[in-house]
Amino acid sequence: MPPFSTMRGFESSLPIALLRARQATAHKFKPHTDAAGLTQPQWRVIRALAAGEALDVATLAARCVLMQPSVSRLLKGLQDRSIIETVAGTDARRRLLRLTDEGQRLFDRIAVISEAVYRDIEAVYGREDLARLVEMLVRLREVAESLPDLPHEMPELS
Amino acid sequence: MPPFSTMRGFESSLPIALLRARQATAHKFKPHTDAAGLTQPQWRVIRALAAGEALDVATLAARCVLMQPSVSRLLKGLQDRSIIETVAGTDARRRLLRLTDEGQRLFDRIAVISEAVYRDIEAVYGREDLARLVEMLVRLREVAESLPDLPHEMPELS
DNA sequence: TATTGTTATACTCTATAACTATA
DNA sequence: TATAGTTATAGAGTATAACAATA
Repeated sequence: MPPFSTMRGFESSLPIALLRARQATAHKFKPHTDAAGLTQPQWRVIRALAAGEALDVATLAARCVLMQPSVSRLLKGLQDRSIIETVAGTDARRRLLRLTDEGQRLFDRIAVISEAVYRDIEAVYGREDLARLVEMLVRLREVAESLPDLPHEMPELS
Repeated sequence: MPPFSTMRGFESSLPIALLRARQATAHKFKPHTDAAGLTQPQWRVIRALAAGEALDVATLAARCVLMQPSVSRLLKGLQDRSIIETVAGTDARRRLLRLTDEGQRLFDRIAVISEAVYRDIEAVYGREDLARLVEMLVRLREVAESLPDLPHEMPELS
């Protein structure tokens, strides 16, 4: 029996399935974030801050799946547009960020559409199936991260 | 009941779950493609061609989830390194590409490791669960692509 | 005239390293 | 000395438009 990665061909391999599922869903939201002048990484940061809790740069990078320097640059743009602001904290090295009132209104406005798109997907895909899919994705990440980092030798470049 | 997208919080939202699952799995392969001097998009193109069938630029872009200009540029690098080559076809506009023998050997070498990493993930995640996850991802893409493109109005920017 | 692919452009993010400021 | 963040840098991909060659 061939290994899983080739079993069902390239089109149904895990990395491609992940990429295409993401591409197809992201495509539904893109027009709305575009209309607000936001990149997808910027929108993820805004979403992360919308819960209300002020977060530092490192936490935002981890949660939004971005590099810290990318977040640093991206935050500058959001701050220039008065979407986010810095909050004073106890550690002067750590920059705590939160949405401004204007940023919160921007989030609210886009979130309405975002949630409507999700409900459209749910309506066809099935709410329970979608919830299970997310659980399975979270578990996949946990499994992948739990594996040792370099278990396999690269064959000789002879 | 709050909508799905916020139900379980940002961390368990679909876009973030997709991104993080992809990041965590891709991270396991990256050292091996890095060692071969390949970017992930280049590796996807090589994988797509490894089935043996010669493919044109547009097909590669669609299958590998890349823009056509990106593929065009990326192919140049692979061709300079004699990993791929152009095949003569009936339509002179269409550039048909395939792996060279050297490219095939490169693929074989990396595929051994790639499949070993997959087997590691399968061993913990469960082969059937992983197969079902891929099915669910494929279906999510189908559902997302089947939805009308602009069903939701952007609220006024008043 | 429509299609396939390349080139051009401006922008963003990746990834790593070097640097600054604070703890 | 270690940590948090910024800045610098090189490289690659996104996205769109304009262009060339072929059908």
